[in-house]
Amino acid sequence: MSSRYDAMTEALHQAGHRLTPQRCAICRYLAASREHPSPERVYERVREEFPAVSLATVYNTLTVLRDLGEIIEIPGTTEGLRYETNLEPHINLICLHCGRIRDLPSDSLSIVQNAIHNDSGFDLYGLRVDGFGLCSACRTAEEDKSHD
Amino acid sequence: MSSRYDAMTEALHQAGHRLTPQRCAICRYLAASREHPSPERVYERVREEFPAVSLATVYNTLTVLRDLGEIIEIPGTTEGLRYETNLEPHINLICLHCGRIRDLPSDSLSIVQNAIHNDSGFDLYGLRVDGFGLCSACRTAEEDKSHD
DNA sequence: TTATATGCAAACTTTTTGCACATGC
DNA sequence: GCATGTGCAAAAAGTTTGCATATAA
Repeated sequence: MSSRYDAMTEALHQAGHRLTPQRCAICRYLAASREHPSPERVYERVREEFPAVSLATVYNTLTVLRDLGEIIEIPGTTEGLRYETNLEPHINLICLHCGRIRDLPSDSLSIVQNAIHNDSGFDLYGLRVDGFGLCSACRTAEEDKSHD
Repeated sequence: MSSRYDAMTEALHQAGHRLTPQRCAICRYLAASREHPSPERVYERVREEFPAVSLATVYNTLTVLRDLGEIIEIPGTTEGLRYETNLEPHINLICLHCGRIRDLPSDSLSIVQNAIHNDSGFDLYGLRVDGFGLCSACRTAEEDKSHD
C-alpha cells in the first residue's frame, strides 16, 4: 500500500475520525490517482467497489481530507471542484483547450515560498501554482488549423 | 477613467461586442475593484446604479471579459467563482481563517514563468499563484487563543 | 435596420443539510 | 454502548439557458 494512502488514513485516525470501509476506499483511490479527480469522479470510482456509497459520504470525506491538508482543492477550469492528490510542490499546467492538468515539478517554487516568507507576515500552509494555456498537443492542433 | 477600464472596453469593442451601459458599469466596477469579487458581488454593486440589471447579464459580461483575458477566474476558497482584476503577475495570499485575499507582487514569478517555458512545450497564457495560510492579523488572533 | 444584448424566469448542476439507521472503536 | 458516519432525499447555492423585448451601432 502506498505511503500516500498510509498518510491519509493516519491523518484521519490521528484527528479522531473513523476508518470506515468507504473512507478507506476513497483514500485508496485518491492515493493512486494522478488525474486530479472531481467529487463526481471519486464517487464513480468508489461506487465500483461500494455500489451503495453516497455522494454525501464522498463530499464529507473529501472535505475532511482537505481540512487535514491531505489533498488540495484546485479550480476546475470551469466545472466545479477538482482535487490535487500530489502534495509535492509543483506547477499545474492546465490546458484551456482539452482541460487536462499536467504536474510539473519545479525548484523555482522554493523561491516563491521564500518571497512570501520574506515580504509578508503571512503563515503559509500550502501553495498552488496554476499555469493556463495550451498543452503541446493542442498547440500543434491549433497551428494546423491556422494553416488551412 | 482608469486604463484598466479603457483596456476592458477597448477589448470588448475590438472583439465586436456592444458597449451597453450595463457592461460599462460592470467594467467600471471591475476596473476599480481590488476585492476579487464574486459574480454576486458584481451584481450587487452594479445594481446600485442599474437596479433592474440581471444576474444573467453579469455572468454574460464576466464570461466575455474572461475569454478576452481582461479578468481571470480564481477559485473561491470554497464559495464559487471569484475574479482577479489585477493582471500584473502577483501572488494571491488567501487567508484560510478570514477569507481575505491580498495581492503580493513578486519578481520571483518570472522565474516560474521561465521554468514553464524551459521544461515543457506548454504555451502559457496566464499564471495564477495562490498561497494558502493565515494572514498576520488572524495569526496573531490564533496565537492569543493558544495562550488561554 | 438588424444583429446583439437585456431582463426575466425556469432549468440545470453542484454542493450542503437533516434525519433515521448503521457501525467503528 | 455511543458518538460518529452512512445513505437517502430534499434543499440550497451557483450557473446556464430560452425567449420575447429593447437597443447600440
